Amino acid sequence: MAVRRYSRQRELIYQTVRASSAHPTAEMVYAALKPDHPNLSLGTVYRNLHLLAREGKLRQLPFPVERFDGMVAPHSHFCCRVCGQVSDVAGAYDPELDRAARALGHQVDRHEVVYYGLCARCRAGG
Amino acid sequence: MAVRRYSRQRELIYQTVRASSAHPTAEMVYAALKPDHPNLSLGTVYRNLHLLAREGKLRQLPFPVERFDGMVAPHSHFCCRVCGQVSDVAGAYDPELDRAARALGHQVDRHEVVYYGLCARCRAGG
DNA sequence: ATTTCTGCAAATAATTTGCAGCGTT
DNA sequence: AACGCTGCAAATTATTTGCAGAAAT
Repeated sequence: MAVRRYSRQRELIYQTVRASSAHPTAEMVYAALKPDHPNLSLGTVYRNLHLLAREGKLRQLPFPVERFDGMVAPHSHFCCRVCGQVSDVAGAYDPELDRAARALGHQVDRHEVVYYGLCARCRAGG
Repeated sequence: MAVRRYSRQRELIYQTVRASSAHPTAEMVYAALKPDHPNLSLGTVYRNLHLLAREGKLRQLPFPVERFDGMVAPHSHFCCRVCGQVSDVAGAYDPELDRAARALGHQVDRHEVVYYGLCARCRAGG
């Protein structure tokens, strides 16, 4: 696991996440690719999503079923309690937020902000 | 499922989470209670944790393995990438944070802030 | 040639659920 | 008596892993 080699599958997985605005799960990425790439395997999707996240090319989001985001620039996420969809919320990274954690002696690599509630669409529709 | 009735198990589960500072998982709560309550079942622990969270008596935290917090008052959490422990970070609920999500038409019930990094103890020890 | 990466399938981990009987009201 | 809650165990879902062969360098 020292040198990274090119792989078609990894490239496809990466592009799929980047092209999606759904903050897809591993299953969603798999389902999107499977039709055109019938021998892609789910294990490969998991392995590459985690690898890409470790490398900082994708961002892994804190949900009970893991989700990934191709937009690495700082922003937060909203999760609707009705439809379950995850959507972006603009917002610069606020280093001020980290102050309280640093004050406790922790080294903060990053933080995640997640909003929960009823999304605009479900509000209108229901 | 209309009327709520008292149950010894629920009470024990609730008190266990409240008394803990570990932000315990279902397994942790189960392990803590099992010795003194040998016929407690894990399913009951899961059911009651979720029920208590729905009622607002506990707070469910956004980690891949679900964790619960008996301290309902606003504060955030730090998760150490080495030891995996979750600890409290003081901090009032900042309604300003919700502004961006509201601007998109979402109804925000609450938000969670989670810090990731190296905790004070692991910094010292490693 | 070497070593990473893949597909497959089985293993593991986490959570949920059906059901018969117990406990609370 | 009515019905919510429990224990048990099986089912489901999510994720990880071992391995033999294919692909990249």
